[in-house]
This record gives sequence, structure tokens and C-alpha cells, in this order.
Amino acid sequence: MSLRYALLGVLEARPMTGYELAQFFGQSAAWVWSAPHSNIYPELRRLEEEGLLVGTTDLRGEKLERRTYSLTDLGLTKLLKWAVTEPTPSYLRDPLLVKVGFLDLADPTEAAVMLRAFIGQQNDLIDGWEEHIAQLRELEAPLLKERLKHRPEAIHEAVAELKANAFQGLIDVARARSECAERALQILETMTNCGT
Amino acid sequence: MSLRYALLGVLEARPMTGYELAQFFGQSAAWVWSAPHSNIYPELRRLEEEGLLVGTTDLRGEKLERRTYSLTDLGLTKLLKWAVTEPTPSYLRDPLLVKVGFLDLADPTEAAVMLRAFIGQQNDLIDGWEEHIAQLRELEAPLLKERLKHRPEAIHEAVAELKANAFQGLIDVARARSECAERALQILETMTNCGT
DNA sequence: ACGGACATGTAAAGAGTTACATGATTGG
DNA sequence: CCAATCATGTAACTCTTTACATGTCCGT
Repeated sequence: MSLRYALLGVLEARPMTGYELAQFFGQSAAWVWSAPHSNIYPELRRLEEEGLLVGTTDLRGEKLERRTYSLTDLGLTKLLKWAVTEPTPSYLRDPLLVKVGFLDLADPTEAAVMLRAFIGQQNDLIDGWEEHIAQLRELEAPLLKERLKHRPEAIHEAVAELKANAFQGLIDVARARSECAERALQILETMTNCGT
Repeated sequence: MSLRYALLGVLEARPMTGYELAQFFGQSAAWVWSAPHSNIYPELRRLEEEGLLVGTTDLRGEKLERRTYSLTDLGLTKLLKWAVTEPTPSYLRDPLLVKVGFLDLADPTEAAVMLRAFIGQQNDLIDGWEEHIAQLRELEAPLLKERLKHRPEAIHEAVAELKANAFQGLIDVARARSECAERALQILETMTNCGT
């Protein structure tokens, strides 16, 4: 369900083609949700059928058709309704946390390699998100600029801050997981020291 | 894929029936992974077919059959192999972060209700996990006690600490999300103040 | 003319949720 | 004897991933 609303939310900034959206959602770091084009195209058609989007087809060159989707009033209404509904109590499932809980049984050297690889991955993600936050705060992020065109100037900074806050959430979650891996490394070290 | 390894990992402590496992994975707070019984029973049969588990059927009373599954050497090997394989670069998908990013468009009062409900949910989860961590540290958690029976005493505390660390990871992730919601509340407040 | 970006799809398989379905045992 | 717990399953549906598939346009 989140994909559909993520699409509506991005299209609130400006109309886009499926291809553009697929790029957006393909580079996972760029947005809070990710999806391959094979998800996006069918979902866009469904959203149009339901009247949450309207699409217009135009031509690039002679034959290559492309369809540009815009958010309708109904689409915006549905997006906002969703945004304020309480999340059903559920929690994030994290395969890493399953792994770290069983590492006492594994070879400590291999475990350390895995943990360090994970920490490296998370740090890379964090770096990307931090850059994006900086862009948002300077009101330089391309999509944000589009959004702000149809919003009163008085709230521009607050809107930017709200978007930045979402990415800060991603960063903090990544840090929490990374630090958990870090602590696991230390615990495994004490274990090998007293074991042998 | 994680479910299968979570099952193997729990069964490393002691043999269990599908019913017991379903209770374990049903009360989401109790374990790092959750699943309904309709997932667990078929998965157990598959794991047995593949030789990662062995099951024995016995009777409760006259007719009621139940099957108790134990981890095999092969099962343990596969679990450990999985535990040390590097996670494929991916990130957690968080519907809340999608929501908070669009709240500038929503009614601030409704948004605040949603955010406070979310924060409340996360705090409840955190309380449960904290209790469980305390139990683990005192070596009082039932499943941990079973596990430690077949491990050298020198590492008992370290094993407990490793399990506690996994739950600490859950808590820290929940805190990160909760604090993100908290910040969103504040930003929305500044927005309504300057907007009207 | 060719490679890379543009542009859009279908299909199959895997993972997860929800509902439906059945019956036995135990304790009050 | 009745309710709660014990015990195990199937089926339908949704969501996500991965692979397969096709063709156009633009710059060099």
C-alpha cells in the first residue's frame, strides 16, 4: 500500500512519467521508498483507473509514446487521508537483528567480516542521505523546489525541514542498526578471549 | 528467507512443536521475527524434507497428535552459514517515514493525533523489550536457560549479552522512529504558527 | 551504425497476511 | 458440559523481487 501513496506524494511536486518515477524509486537512496519499474507502471495505471491520477500521452520523436501522470484533487485527498491514519501496530522486520542474535554459534572471524560489511553499507547510505538533507536545507533539492512553487513562502523552510526530518529518520534507524552491529563485534571479541 | 532461519535459531535452544513456535512468533514482542501459524507449519515440513530438522510425532491423550521438531547438524550448519553471509545491500522500508514526509499537506491536528498514536505504540514495544533484556541479563529468560545448558559456562554472560544486544537494536530502531515523529510534531507546530 | 539512455510492458516465483476450517484435551 | 487452550492444517490474496521482453531515440 505504501508504494501507491509514495507515488502520489512524489507527483504532488510535479507531473512525471512512469520512467522518471522508476528512476526515482530505483535509486533507493534518493527516496524513502523503492520499487522497480515493473511495480510502478501497473500501479500508475491502477491509480489512473481509480481517478487519483490523470495521464496524458505525448510523443518523443515520431513513435515513442510516453505517458505523463498528474495528481488529481481526489488523489491528493486520498494521500492526505492515508498520511494521517494511525499505523496499524506492527514493527519493522530486520534480518540483521536475527543474524546478530545467533552469532555466538558462528565462527567469530566470519561473523566479524559480515558485521563490518554491514556497518560499511549503512555508513554509505548515511553519507548519501546526509548530502540530500544538506540540499533540502538550502532549498536546493530539485523536487523540493517544484513543490515550493505552489506553497506560500512563509512555510518554505518548515516544509524543507519536514522533508529533511524524514531523511534524518532514515539516518537514525541506520545508525541504530549499525551500532548494534558494532556492539556485537565487541561482545564476540570478549567471548573469544575468555573462551580460548 | 529469514523465517526459516529464525525457526532454526529458536530450535537450537530446544526441540519444539509447531504450536509452541507459533506462539513464540505470534506474540511479536517476544521474538525478533513474527509469523502466523499458517506460515510456520508448512515451513517446518519443508525444513524437515530438506533435512534441516527432524520431527517426531507423539500423542497428547488418545488421539491428538503433535510433532516435535529438533535441529539437525545440517540445520545448524546452514543456520550458521546464513548468519555470517553479508546482507545484500537493501534498507528497511518504513511507511511512517513516507507519512511524515507528506504531513505538511495534511491537517495539523489530525497529523498530531497520528504521530502521538505512533509514539505511544513504539513506547509500548520498547517497554516490553526492555523487560526482556533485563530477564536476559539475569540469565532468567526461559529460552536462554535452555540454550546455555549446552554451552560452556565461561561464555554464558557473553551469550546473554549478545541476545540482549539484538533486542537493544530493536529498541534503538524504535526510538529513532519515535524521535522522528516527535520532531515532526514540533515542525508542524512552527508551521501552523507562522502560517496563520 | 551502434551503444546508451528512453520508455513500457508481462510473467513467474517468493514472501507475508488474513480468513477459513477442523478437531482433541483439559479444567472448572 | 462448556470454554479455553492445544494442535494442525488449506486457500485466497497482496506485495515484492527477478527475469524476460520489446522497441525508439539521440549522439558520436
